[in-house]
Formats: sequence, C-alpha cells, structure tokens
Amino acid sequence: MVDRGEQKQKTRHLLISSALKLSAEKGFASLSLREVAKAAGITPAAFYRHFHDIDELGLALIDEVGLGLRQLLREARRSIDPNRSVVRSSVEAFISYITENSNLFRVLQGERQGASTAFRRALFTELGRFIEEVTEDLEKESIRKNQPLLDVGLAAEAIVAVTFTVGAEALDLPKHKRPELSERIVKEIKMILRGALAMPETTRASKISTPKKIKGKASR
Amino acid sequence: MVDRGEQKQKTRHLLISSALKLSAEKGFASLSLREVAKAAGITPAAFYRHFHDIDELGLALIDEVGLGLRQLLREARRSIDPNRSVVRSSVEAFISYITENSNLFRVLQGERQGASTAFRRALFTELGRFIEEVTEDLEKESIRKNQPLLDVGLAAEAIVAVTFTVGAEALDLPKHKRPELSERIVKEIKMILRGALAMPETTRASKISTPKKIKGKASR
DNA sequence: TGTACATCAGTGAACGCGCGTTCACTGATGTAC
DNA sequence: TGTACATCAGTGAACGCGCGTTCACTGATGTAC
Repeated sequence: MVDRGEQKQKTRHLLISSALKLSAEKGFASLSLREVAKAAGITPAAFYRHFHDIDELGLALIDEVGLGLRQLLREARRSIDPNRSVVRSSVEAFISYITENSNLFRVLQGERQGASTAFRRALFTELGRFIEEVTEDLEKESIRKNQPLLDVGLAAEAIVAVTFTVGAEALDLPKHKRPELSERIVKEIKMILRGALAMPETTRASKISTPKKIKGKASR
Repeated sequence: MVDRGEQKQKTRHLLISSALKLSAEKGFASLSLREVAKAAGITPAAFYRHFHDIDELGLALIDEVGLGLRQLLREARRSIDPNRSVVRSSVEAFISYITENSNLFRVLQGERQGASTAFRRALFTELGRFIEEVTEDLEKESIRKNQPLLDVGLAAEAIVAVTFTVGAEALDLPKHKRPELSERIVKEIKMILRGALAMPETTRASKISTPKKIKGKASR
C-alpha cells in the first residue's frame, strides 16, 4: 500500500519531533529511550531500527535546530519593511519565531552547556554559521548605507549573544510583556552598532569614546 | 568528640559540592540521588536527613552559584590595576575565575534553560542581581571619568550577556588560546560602551550613528 | 564528675518500578520469474 | 497477471540493573540531674 522507505522516514521524524518536544520540557539529558519511543508510538525495540542509541538521535536533533536557525534568518530577512528599522523588524521576527518554536530554541540554549563535548561542538558549529550570516548581512547593510563598521565579526557575535540571551526570557514571559523585551533588545543592538561605527573624524571621536587604542582597521 | 551540628553541616556541604561536580560533568538534570549520596560518601537513606528531595539540593546549589557570582565581582574589582584598562583586567579576572570554578559556571549556564520554572527563576534572580551590580559600577566609572552614559542598565545587560556567552567558550579551550578569547570579549565590551556614550555634540554624532530616534534620557 | 536517658546522622536491607538491550517473531511491502 | 521468496519495520516478552523511598536499627553526641 504505502512505500516502505517513506513510512520509515515518517517514523524517524516522529521520533525526532517527540524528542524535541520532550527535551524542551525537561531537557534532552533526562530523556529515556523508552519514553521517546512511547511518545512516537513505537515499541522500545523498534527504536533501534532508526538510531543506534539516544545520542545519535541527539545529533539528528541538532541538525533540526540548525535548520531552524537558518529558517529564522530567512524569516527575519523576509520581514524587512522599508518603513521600519531593519533592527526592529528583525528582532520582532526573531522573538515571534522563538516563541512559536520554543521547543527548538529551548533545546538550543539548554544543550549549549548541558551535554557531551561532541554534542556541544555540533551546536557551536551551527551557532558559528549563524553569526557568519549575520556578519554578511551587516557588511551589506553597512555598504548600502555608506556607514563603515569596524570589527563587523565581533559586532555580529555580540549582537547574537545579546539577542539569544535576552531573547530567551521571552519564553517565560506573558505575551503582552514581549514587546517591551523586544524594545530592550533593539536598543542594545543599536548600542552595539553605534559602538562599531567607524567615526568620520576618527581621532576626535575615538578619543572621547575609549581612551585605549582602537585598532584602525576592521579585522576579519 | 566533635560537635554534632558542625558534622552535619560538613556532610551537607559535601553533598552540595559533590552535586556541583557531577552537574558540571553531565548536567544537574541527569543526576540521581543515589549517585550524589555515593559521591558524598553516605548511604542514599541518609540523604533525606539533609534534603527533602534532589530538587531541594538543586536550590541550595543555585545559592552556591549566586555566592560564586558575587565573589567573582569582588575579585574583578580587586584586580583593577590603574595602569591597565578596567575592562581588560575585569574580563581577565572573569575568565580566570570561570576556568578555575568551571563546575559552578557550567551549572549556571546549563540550567538557565534546562530545569523547572522555579529553578530557572531562581537563577534569573541571581543574574539580575549581578547585572545590577555591574550597572552600579558603570555609573560610578562614568561619573569618575566625566563621560555620561545613556541606558546604563541596558549596557550592563548587554555586557553581561556577551561576557557570559562568549566567555563560556573558554571552558572548552586549551589554556593558550584563552587570551585571544579575552581580547575578543574586551573589544566587544568596549564597542558596547562606545555605543552607550552620550555624545558631546549630540545631534551631529547621533545622526551619524542611528537614523532612528535615540531616547534623550538615560533610562533606569 | 557520673549516670541514665534523649536525640538524631547515618546504616543496611527491602520494595516496586522504569530503564536499556536482546531475541525470536510477525506480517506487510518489495522483487524475481 | 500470479506465485514464491526476501526484506525489514515493528512486536512483545524477557533479562539484569540502578533508581527513589521506607523502615527498623545503631551508636556517638548531647542533656538533665
């Protein structure tokens, strides 16, 4: 009746999405194989037809998270409205994405420290990719506006750190308090961007801002 | 021979520090009561003389983390050397603190998303306190240097987010690569501080930096 | 100081339970002729 | 198209194990007189 490989894929994905849901509730580390199998509607023994053990499922889950991140960026870019600040519409797209996909985001944040080194490394790789894409966006925007930025890579890293860390609070917040949180993130990002601006009258402005040396060239 | 209450305190602390060590290795969520009791050198049943269940131990553990954060700030302040940048010496103190107390820090970062809502809330409270103290330090420094800052609270929040997020990488890094990481954090913090500066010729500078409105008053 | 009793941190055995893993199996889907 | 055999996702029972929790207990420390 139905294609066999297709059915297998279906079950596999059911395992992944069940694990995702359970991980978001109680952390991937405390999942049991039996529990995930049960949630996916198969017997524990059948689990082994799909993954060698539960850590292998974990890696598949990280792939899913990475996919989610890329989709998030696409969403943010799509939602850019020329009448509104790029930063503001991106942050709002981010917040609405992570509250709608809270499972994905909770796992992302939770397993950054939680799990094994291999697990962690895989997550850092995904995050690194994300930062790189933000860097490229910043560079394009900087050229478009003719506002040169110093240390674009570092600015992107800082922006992502702030957005993810502060944004994480949204998940525990009632809906009506989220715009306030978005506003806070927007202000912080603009603060970083202002700090990354290469001043037109370099010496003067940089003397005011930081007494210590500023590298004259944008690194990266 | 020995005072009874004192002995009890000793065992209690042994439980906490064993849990801390184990949590850092595999996450608090995956600890078992028996495992912690064994590591502390008592029988599982004796555990109940100290905590009602393992989550109660978890809360004690968060207190320990909070204590560690406060100690960290004290350490950072102590290490300020007038010949070096405040930011740089603070970041270096931070990195050396978290690598020496990696267990504490791993738990702090790991359980931010991992555990129950109550657990998470307790951690956020500790972090909020930390941000507040950084805010106060920034305000003092800003007055001392006569360099007014806008949105000091937001700047502190962003600085803490960046420091903790990027700093977390230090734990998986070989020792010789850490100075490079510190340098990255220092640059990012200075970027944020530059962005938080209230410009002397306000209109001009702010027009360059962000086309959208900047709130004229420091909030908080 | 000495004695008799109370307190209570820690013991060790026992319980029922969910765990990961194995195994021989079933029965629908796929393939060769 | 029909038949005979192969494949293999999923089943259900069984295993030994570590889990959290309970219980009556022990014996050192503390207290009252």
